[in-house]
Amino acid sequence: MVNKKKTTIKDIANVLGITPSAVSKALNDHPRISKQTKAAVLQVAENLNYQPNHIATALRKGKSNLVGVIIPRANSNFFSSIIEKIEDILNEKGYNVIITQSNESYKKECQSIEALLFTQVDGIIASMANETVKLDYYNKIKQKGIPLILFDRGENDLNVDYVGIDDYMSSHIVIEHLVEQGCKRIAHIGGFSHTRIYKNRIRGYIDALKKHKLPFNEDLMYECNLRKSDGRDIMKKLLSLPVKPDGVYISGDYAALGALEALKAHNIKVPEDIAIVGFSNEPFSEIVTPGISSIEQHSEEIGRLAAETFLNRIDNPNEPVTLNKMILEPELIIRASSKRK
Amino acid sequence: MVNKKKTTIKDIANVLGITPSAVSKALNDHPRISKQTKAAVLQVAENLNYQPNHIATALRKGKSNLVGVIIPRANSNFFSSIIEKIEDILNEKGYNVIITQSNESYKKECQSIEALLFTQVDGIIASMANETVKLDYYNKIKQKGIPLILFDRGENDLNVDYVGIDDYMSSHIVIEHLVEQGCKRIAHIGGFSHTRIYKNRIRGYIDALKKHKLPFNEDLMYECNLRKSDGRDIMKKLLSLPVKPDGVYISGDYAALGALEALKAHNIKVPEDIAIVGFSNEPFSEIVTPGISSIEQHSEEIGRLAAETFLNRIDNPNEPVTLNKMILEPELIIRASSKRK
DNA sequence: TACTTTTGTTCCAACGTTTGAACAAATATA
DNA sequence: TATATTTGTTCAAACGTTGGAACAAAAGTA
Repeated sequence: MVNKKKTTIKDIANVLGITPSAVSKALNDHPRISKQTKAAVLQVAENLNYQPNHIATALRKGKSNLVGVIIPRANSNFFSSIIEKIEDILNEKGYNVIITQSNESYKKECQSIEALLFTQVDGIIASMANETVKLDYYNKIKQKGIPLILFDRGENDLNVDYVGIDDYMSSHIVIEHLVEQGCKRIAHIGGFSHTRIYKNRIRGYIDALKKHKLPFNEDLMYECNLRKSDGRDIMKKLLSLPVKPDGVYISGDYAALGALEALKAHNIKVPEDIAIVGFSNEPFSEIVTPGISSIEQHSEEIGRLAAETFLNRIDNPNEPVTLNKMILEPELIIRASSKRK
Repeated sequence: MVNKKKTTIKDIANVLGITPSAVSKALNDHPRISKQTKAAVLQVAENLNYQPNHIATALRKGKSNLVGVIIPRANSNFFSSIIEKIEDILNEKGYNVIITQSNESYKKECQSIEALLFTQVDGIIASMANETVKLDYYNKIKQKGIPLILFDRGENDLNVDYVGIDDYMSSHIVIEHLVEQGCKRIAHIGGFSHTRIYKNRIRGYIDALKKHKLPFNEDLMYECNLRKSDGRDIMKKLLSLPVKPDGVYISGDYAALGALEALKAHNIKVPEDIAIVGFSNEPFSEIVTPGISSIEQHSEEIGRLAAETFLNRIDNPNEPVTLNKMILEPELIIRASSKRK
């Protein structure tokens, strides 16, 4: 049997011959309600299978207890484990999480923001699409006065909380490792430099080359969307150079996979001829042949920090919002794709 | 400047010297409101940067325009592309999608259901965790009278709409292919048989063996969680048998990856010594060495059907809910892991 | 002119919950 | 006993929107 009519606080009140407000207070464990009444209310609520109407509470309290999370794509271990952690922490505090994917599209991202604001979320935790350069929609969130926390892909200009890893340092770690393995001509397949994190990786790449007295060569650096196909196509271009690189640092494991595919097609030995290092430590990176060396970004930690920062903002609504960067240390996981020794 | 105080319908009414209900009707393009009033309201709404309070509408209308989606894990191409499609279709119809992950845990799944019901979603589209056997929480959804659509992982007992592929037939396609490649001793690493879809695949496996006059051997069949490590561990067991299999049909690509890892460690040639076929056609399956043959489940089509079925239920609330299975045809993508000829 | 219909608006109650103020009864204090 | 305090509850308004009923004014019809 389907029970369409929902039990309300009023039904409980009628059964007990008390008022709805007494019931509400009993359910919320108000100190001025007697123990007996509370017990009785709980009992009747149980019997009638009472389910509180969250929407009414939200309207009354001006708080939806919903938090929006925007990610470029769910199909990534990095993002999905961040979300898992965010959900864990926020659910425990009574929040529900609405996840939306931008699919790396600025347009979809704007729609997501619209939709989340429309749903009256209490805050937004987001990682920006690679495509995004205009910050108008993000500013809209700020203007609403609800907390906005960025992670991984952020922009300093927004002057909000940010959680991410030290991208500049990541590049240094990667280049240092490749140099140790004997690489002398290191290429970089990066994300677009208009995105802060990729810009930092590129800066890090260039500075690290300098540090190790290796020449920087424009032909060895590409910017792309870091999809598997991008990695494959750019690798092909690198292979057609008169002097090929002997090491490639790729800003994403999907692109690194694509690059490996191209190398396989050209019968080039990895890591002997060309060493490869990726980024993000996707689960497959461990098991492809050869395993892909990659930067682990400590996604759970990022998720935890993002969620806690949100909760902190909610608890301290009057604290002025400024640029507040929480930067974690990257870790290089070395695998066969770059281990020559 | 942060504008905390939100503009309401009342503010617009005050500016124009009309009543809030006139404003509401104007905004909703009510036929009895004059063109001039509508234009004026729209203008003032624009000026005051009016954003409708969705929660109030939800309370009044008894409809949240939120749809919950429960998936075992987002970190899977199959599920994330289903979600993408569901979002596409439902967003267009004014719905927002709340995605939650069960992480294959029954407990987490129950929590998700609780949370979604608490948020007053208008319906739930779900794929069950492997662990799940008790249907009490799903029955709770049914009792609430809101649409419940299952996809991929479902249970006939719930008697609701279901979208998925023909698992039984998938096994037949796989076995037929392996037999064609000359396999005579085909093992199966499957999901747990208490789950309908895995049970069907197992049934299909056994029946297909029979059909091709191959003996069914209990030692060659395992049930597991289909994680990478499960694939690896079970493959090791298969390799320790006195007579090894010459083909393995694995119900998930992650497990298939693990199996390949074990085979690699034992220097066994794929597909010559042992041919491998996986399931789900994950993106990495295409590029590992060797590429993994896999069953493509047409995830977008599943997402589309699930979303449309939900909309259909919403539009026809009085139509009685019964078992309504929409079954799609599977497609085998043949790659190096099983292509001997 | 008298009556009906149409048009454009206001009125009011409702959705389910919360919360401060008010109030009566019970208990404590002098 | 009179007064102050505490306890347990009710009252009433509010959150922002919606939509049917009511109603006056304008327009149409006989």
